[in-house]
Amino acid sequence: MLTNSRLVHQPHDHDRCIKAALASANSLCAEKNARMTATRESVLRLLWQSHQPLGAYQLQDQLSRLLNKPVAPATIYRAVDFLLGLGLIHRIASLNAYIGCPFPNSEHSNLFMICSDCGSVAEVAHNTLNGLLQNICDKTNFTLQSQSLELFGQCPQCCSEIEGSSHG
Amino acid sequence: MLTNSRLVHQPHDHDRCIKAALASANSLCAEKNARMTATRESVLRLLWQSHQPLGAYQLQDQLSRLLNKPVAPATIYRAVDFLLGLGLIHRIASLNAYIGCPFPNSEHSNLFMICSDCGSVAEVAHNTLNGLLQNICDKTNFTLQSQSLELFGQCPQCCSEIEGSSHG
DNA sequence: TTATTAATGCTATATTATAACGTATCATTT
DNA sequence: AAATGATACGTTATAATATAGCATTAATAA
Repeated sequence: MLTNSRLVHQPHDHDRCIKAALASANSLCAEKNARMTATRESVLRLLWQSHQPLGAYQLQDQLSRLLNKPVAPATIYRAVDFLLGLGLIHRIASLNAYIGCPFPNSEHSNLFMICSDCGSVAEVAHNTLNGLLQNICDKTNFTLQSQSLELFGQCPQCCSEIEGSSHG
Repeated sequence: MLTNSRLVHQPHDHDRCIKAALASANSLCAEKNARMTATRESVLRLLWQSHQPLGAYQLQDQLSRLLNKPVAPATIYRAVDFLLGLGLIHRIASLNAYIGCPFPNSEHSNLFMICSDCGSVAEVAHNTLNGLLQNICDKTNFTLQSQSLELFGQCPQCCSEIEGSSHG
């Protein structure tokens, strides 16, 4: 099992997350002859500002502020589509929102654990899980192409806060 | 493993699906002192017309035609919320669409297998899968509350059509 | 340079979902 | 039957999310 769960829910040097994301983005673009333009890089950075997903119109607001000029929705959607295409970000369907992918080289789209309290999202790459899903598809003669797996609940930090407060 | 996969993808007496759905809806309403009004029953029927999900505005069109008078979005969303609350239907997040639930008594929200070709949706209730997901949550100290699990690909019928055509 | 492809700016509009508020209906009590 | 309270519905407006179409600009290749 590969996950960024601990990282997400503990204080950490987040600059390293951002740098790593940008580095793998640039190398992936070089590899695939894709252009990491200024807009696209800005959107990727914004999505890596935190471990919380951002909606398209939140991105629009933030990018407009960053560039100090109005930015249209289409600009955001185009950048987002590009980043999705390279597997650098994910779309969280149940939130209509986007988040940076910590494992951009992973084959599968993975499992997301979304905190209903603080909004943080951790990602899990889990071979057994993906194997089991493949089994289920095999048994039912379903040819699996892609997946959207989203869990909702309380993250470790928000769980412990609830416990803590109940003791007070 | 409990699934309606075979039923969905083979010719069958669909009236029985509808009757079964309405029957369990009525008994559930009786049990919970909830009202199965005309609007709600119509929406449930529409969602059971096929094993394909319908969006809110498709429901609006169809209900308007059925009643021969305009119906507002809010009417649809209210009926849909009611049916979701009782677990009689599901929302497919990645499609913004709704579908009748074949196992309204199941604890978990289940796994959906969505055909990218014909749009049909089969549902799977799978204890091992849900157990595994719970394990993952336990290991990462995530308190699971609800889930949205959606697979995309080709259903058995559309798979075999592709194979068949490649032989021609 | 010119031609070609890719990316962006901009305007308009489609699609999905909710808010607010008055009215009607249903169930219960009197 | 009338009064009451809770639930459901009708209606209008609008918020939030996403895409289409077309002119323009920028990067790459010939």
